[in-house]
Amino acid sequence: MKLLTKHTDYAVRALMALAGQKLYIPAKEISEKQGIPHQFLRGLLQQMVHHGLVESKLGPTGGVKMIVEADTVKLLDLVEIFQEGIEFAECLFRDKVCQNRPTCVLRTELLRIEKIVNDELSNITIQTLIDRLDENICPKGLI
Amino acid sequence: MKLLTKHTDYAVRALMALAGQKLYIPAKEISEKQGIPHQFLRGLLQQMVHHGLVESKLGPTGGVKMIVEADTVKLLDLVEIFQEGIEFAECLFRDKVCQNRPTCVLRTELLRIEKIVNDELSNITIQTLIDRLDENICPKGLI
DNA sequence: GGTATTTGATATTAGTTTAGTATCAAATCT
DNA sequence: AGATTTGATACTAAACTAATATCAAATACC
Repeated sequence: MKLLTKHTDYAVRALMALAGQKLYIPAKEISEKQGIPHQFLRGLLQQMVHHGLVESKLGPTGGVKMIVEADTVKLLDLVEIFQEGIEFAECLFRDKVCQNRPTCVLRTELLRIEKIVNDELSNITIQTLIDRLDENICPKGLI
Repeated sequence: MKLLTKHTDYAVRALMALAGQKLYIPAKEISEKQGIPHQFLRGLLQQMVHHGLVESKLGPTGGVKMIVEADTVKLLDLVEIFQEGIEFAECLFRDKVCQNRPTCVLRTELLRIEKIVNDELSNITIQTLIDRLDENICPKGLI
């Protein structure tokens, strides 16, 4: 189980590439540099246009440009756009009298964890990640 | 995205039903009481037998019996059995020189969150959940 | 011994989600 | 005019999750 889908993962990387750029950058350039499938990335960028994170321009010299500040884009925002948020637990008995106590007890715990994760995802922004880039390339033990 | 699959969810509920019982209990009885598909539950119970959480006995008067203490079975144990653990992030560049810094930075954050979740799942045992049953039936606002 | 009950073991199917691909039209720069 | 880029949409493939179906072997009980 992955916390982030490829959608979110790629979107994060695309925004990191776009942050601070003043010119429009073609999707193709990003997809090549970051190793993201081109058409797949285009779909993601379009969604970000719809959500007001990014602006696009057609034709040559066209491409996409970030129109929000990197420190205002939370990881949670992207998770909500591309994964419809995090939902660790679902109530199996909505609209019914709750007759399943074990499930509900478990659900309470899962909701608690879900909140922790959501808080963490709120505290990470695109800018946070960019700042980390300067600190180290690849953390020890990961490769 | 759910943190627990049905496998884990059902397994938890089955263990809660088995905890403290001295006699063998047929899978069918549990599946009916807890509303878990019979054959599906049988598969889960068999896995728990293989992992030494549960003991089985054939024939009439047979069934399954828990052979570990409820306070020693962590939610994380079940997640590891039925979901092969939690893995929020995967390195896309194993065995290669790490050329993808944004992904690695993101991965570091995800690993940190993953650890938090694993710790939380370690702190919840079957006994924890059973204890909660006595406190309240269904938390306010959930239904 | 015969029958009902229960688990062991395994194979198969169906549904959902995730990931990726393909096309064609419209705009725009040179 | 022609190359480039996004807009919009439809489609395919792979992986994962959930569930179902069988048949054999062991056991209790009459």
